[in-house]
Amino acid sequence: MKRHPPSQDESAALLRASRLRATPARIAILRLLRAARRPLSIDEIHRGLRRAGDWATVFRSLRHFESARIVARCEFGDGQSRFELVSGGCGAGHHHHHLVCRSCGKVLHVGDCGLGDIERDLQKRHGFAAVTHSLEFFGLCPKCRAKG
Amino acid sequence: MKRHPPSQDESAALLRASRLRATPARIAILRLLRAARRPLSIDEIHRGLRRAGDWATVFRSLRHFESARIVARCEFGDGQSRFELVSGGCGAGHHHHHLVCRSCGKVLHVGDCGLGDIERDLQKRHGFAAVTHSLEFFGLCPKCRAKG
DNA sequence: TTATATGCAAAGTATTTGCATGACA
DNA sequence: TGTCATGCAAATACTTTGCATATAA
Repeated sequence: MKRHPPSQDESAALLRASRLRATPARIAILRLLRAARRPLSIDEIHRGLRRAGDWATVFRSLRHFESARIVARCEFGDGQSRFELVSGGCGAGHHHHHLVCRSCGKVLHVGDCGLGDIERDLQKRHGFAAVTHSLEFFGLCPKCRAKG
Repeated sequence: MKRHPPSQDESAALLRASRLRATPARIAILRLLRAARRPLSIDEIHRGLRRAGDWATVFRSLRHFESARIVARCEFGDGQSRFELVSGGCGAGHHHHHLVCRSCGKVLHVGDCGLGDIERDLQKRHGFAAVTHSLEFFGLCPKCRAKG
């Protein structure tokens, strides 16, 4: 069996492209995020690591990834931050948001939010710079609705 | 000086209208929220109470208020929940969001987000019920921008 | 070889819970 | 007077930090 040389590993390549050191822990975290169909909580990521690196490493890695803009953080209102790959992951690669079931946590991707106009308006009218937004939708999915 | 009888206190009245007990701690919390020009963090609310009730009371009260839909929770991305009156407070009484300065925390109110159409579309297309959203804008205010 | 990441432990902050007492309705 | 809120303390999450060691570049 051929062992993937570092240069062929997408996660490692992503790290190098962002001038971040490609360590086993970081590569493992990015692989988890790449395989996930939805944003993962720190807890899910930590459990997903084989030789579970410690919590501090997970937190620190994610903070770095966030600064480097290779992962994005989102809040589903349950007090935990969740993270997803900015590009390369499922549903990623373009600006999007999520529709989260309040009961079972099922996550759907939501495309164009059309808030760019509002952002530009806010910059113009109030002089704010670098305006961004965080947006999530919540609701009851069909299954949970049926269950009552 | 006439002492406001309970029935004339807006905060107490609001509690009674929601079938919640009108206790001094709760009334004090609602008064703080009513006087605030922006969502308050738990810490700010706790500090604002004269005979500072304890943290648990503040948390529990706010949780009840949230369930009763008389206050709304929002997240400014700093790991703390903030709360504002749903109606009666400044900028409240109508659906709105916030533009928060990433540097100094200054908060501006943002009106119509136009997301109602998307919500209806999500309900129709994916069968979700009771769809709502959480939305906040972030940026650098003019002053902070000037400071570098 | 040198800067930087990791692991561990400990500290910090945010939030919840149990229980006895006290207060609203 | 019965139900429910409060205060206190302790417990539970979640997240950060310090430091010695290990490792990527």
